[in-house]
Amino acid sequence: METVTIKHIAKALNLSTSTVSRALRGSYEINIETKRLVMEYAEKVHYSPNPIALSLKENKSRAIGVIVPEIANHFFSQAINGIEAVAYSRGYHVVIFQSHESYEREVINVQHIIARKVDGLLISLSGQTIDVAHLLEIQQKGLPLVLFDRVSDKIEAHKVTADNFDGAFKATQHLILSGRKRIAHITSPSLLSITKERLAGYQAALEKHDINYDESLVKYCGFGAEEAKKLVDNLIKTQNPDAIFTTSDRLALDCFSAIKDRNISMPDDIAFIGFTNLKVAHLFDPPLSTVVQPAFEIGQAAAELLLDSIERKPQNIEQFRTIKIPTELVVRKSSKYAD
Amino acid sequence: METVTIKHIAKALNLSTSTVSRALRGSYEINIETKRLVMEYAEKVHYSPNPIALSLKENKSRAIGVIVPEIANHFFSQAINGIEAVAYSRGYHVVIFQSHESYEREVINVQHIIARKVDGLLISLSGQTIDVAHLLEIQQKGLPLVLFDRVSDKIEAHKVTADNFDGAFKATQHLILSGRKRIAHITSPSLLSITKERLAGYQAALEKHDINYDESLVKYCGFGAEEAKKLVDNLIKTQNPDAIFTTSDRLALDCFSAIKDRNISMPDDIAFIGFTNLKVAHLFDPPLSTVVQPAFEIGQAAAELLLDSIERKPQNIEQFRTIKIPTELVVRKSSKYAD
DNA sequence: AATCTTTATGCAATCGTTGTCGGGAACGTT
DNA sequence: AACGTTCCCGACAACGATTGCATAAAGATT
Repeated sequence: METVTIKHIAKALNLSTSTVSRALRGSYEINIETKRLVMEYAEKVHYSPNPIALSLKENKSRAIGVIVPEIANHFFSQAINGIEAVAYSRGYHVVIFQSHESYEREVINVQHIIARKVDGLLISLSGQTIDVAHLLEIQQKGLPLVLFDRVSDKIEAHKVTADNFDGAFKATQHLILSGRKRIAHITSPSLLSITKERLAGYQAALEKHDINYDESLVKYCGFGAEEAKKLVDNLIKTQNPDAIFTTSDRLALDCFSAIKDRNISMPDDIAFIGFTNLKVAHLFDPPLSTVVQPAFEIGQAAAELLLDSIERKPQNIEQFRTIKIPTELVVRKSSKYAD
Repeated sequence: METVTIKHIAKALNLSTSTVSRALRGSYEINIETKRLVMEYAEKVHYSPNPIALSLKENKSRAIGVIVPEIANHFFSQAINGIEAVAYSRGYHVVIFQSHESYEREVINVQHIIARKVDGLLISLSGQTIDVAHLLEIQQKGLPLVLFDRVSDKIEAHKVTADNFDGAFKATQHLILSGRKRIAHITSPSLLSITKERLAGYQAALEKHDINYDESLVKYCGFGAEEAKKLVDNLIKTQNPDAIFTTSDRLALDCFSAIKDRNISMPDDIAFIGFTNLKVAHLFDPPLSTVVQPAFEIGQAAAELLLDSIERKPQNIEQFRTIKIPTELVVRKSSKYAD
């Protein structure tokens, strides 16, 4: 029922709270015998310091905040696992928030995070986020900030992403080398950093192989449930693509689903490849080719960067770093050469 | 840079902190003009109360803790979404912890949660948890507790689960009615509540249809990566099953995978059905039959129960409730009748 | 005019912990 | 004997906000 505080120990041992406090932290100015006494008693009554009181006093919390669009997304839940692994090993807690792809929720989350006195923030932007004033505010408060996966050009900070350009390049080139000519690209909202980088990779591959870039083969898709389906329908009807390269788990699934619903054969009629982190892609019909992003590693790298930044001596000026983690192309049947 | 406190406002307006505090909460004993002044100024400088200071004073936090085995599991991430929806609408925060199926981690998480002064705890037990002393401790501290999905008989508390018995019954009966005779059941560690309930449903369906219960068709599987594969191999070699009913996303995937690797045809040679929450089951080859658990609803119900319990007047004695949420059988090709 | 009420505000304690300061005791040094 | 050191330890303030109690000023009542 009762939580033990330093005060209880002090009273029980007939000492002052200061002495108890110092004894517990092993301060040199406390008699070794007294220390032993205090430590033993503390152990006995299961004393554990109150982190809230410490936060109030120190104005920090040994906790870092993480904001992701959606934890029900393998990429993000794995990234969080990477973050946790690093954070716990370095004695920090992780507090998770979801923006649910809403700019408003993201801003609210940031406010809460500031109020909660976390020591730093890791964020992957919502699909709606254009303005980054809330992130600038974080920085103005002196809070270390690391963006990962979905980053923004509008802010200078540490950034960790998959090598989206290279991933898209490899995927597109693979489709080209398999003999595809009209390669459609269905991608996330155009303002996201990942969208731009992947589009650039896609274009670079086309260019390298002397295929003209056709804007009508590139479609941007929001987060609505039916949006992807309609878009695929329309694309197939009007553009006659022989391959589709999608980004994100969600788009890959929705588009893959839409193609199957239309009874179009993959890979014969259309080769398909997604930029996804699904663990089950090999169980699909047909098995789904993907560009795999190392989510766990991205989380790890981002957390390392953040904690280094938190623990950095204030006098050292900080250089913002941008880390790119390599992606891996996994070719399965959905994009195999159509004989 | 600077965070605004009530003190800054007091100094700026030449008032005492008490007056500012009361003005902000709209106390009747403050002059209406003073209130206006304070409120306006607070607004102007973006004052927001320090939740840490409040927690320290009130010994509560308007936050609830959630411990799940793994967020990288659709069932749990969706359940968390249900929890969040309810919590936020009632003004509470959600702090998420993962046990990673480790009893030790679970206990540590519980300690942290107590230290962090959350107002209540939602937990789904790790696969290793037998002893529930850590949960009893929570209750002894007067903290409301709700178990969901993976519950325990060893503790009296609110509990929310899917109707595991009925789900297993429906799945098994469906297999029987499709003409299957030797129905294997691959399930989670035997000490989990879900394991027992599902096994009971499986047995009840067999009994109803006059099929003898054969213990050698039931296999318990831990969380090791290769374990499921070996188990399936062995099962097929020695027991000659014509159907397999698995529990949990993880087991379903591992077993499904193992069967495909052996080039056994589903559903012709073996009918397959899983107890899963995969959103992509319909994209599999063959499309995977499942018993779907309403994860979001389970999360919602559990959170409602917890918050009611938190906000309950202490004088009212509390009745522990157990809520069962219905499951849904979704039949797809993997378990269709073999002609 | 003396007393009582009402209104509006400030003071101080509190939550748990730590850092600053200071001081008493015991000892050594001149 | 007077002073300086060293060793241990306690009192107090502070972090931000709330709250019971005190109180000053003004008005109301006798």
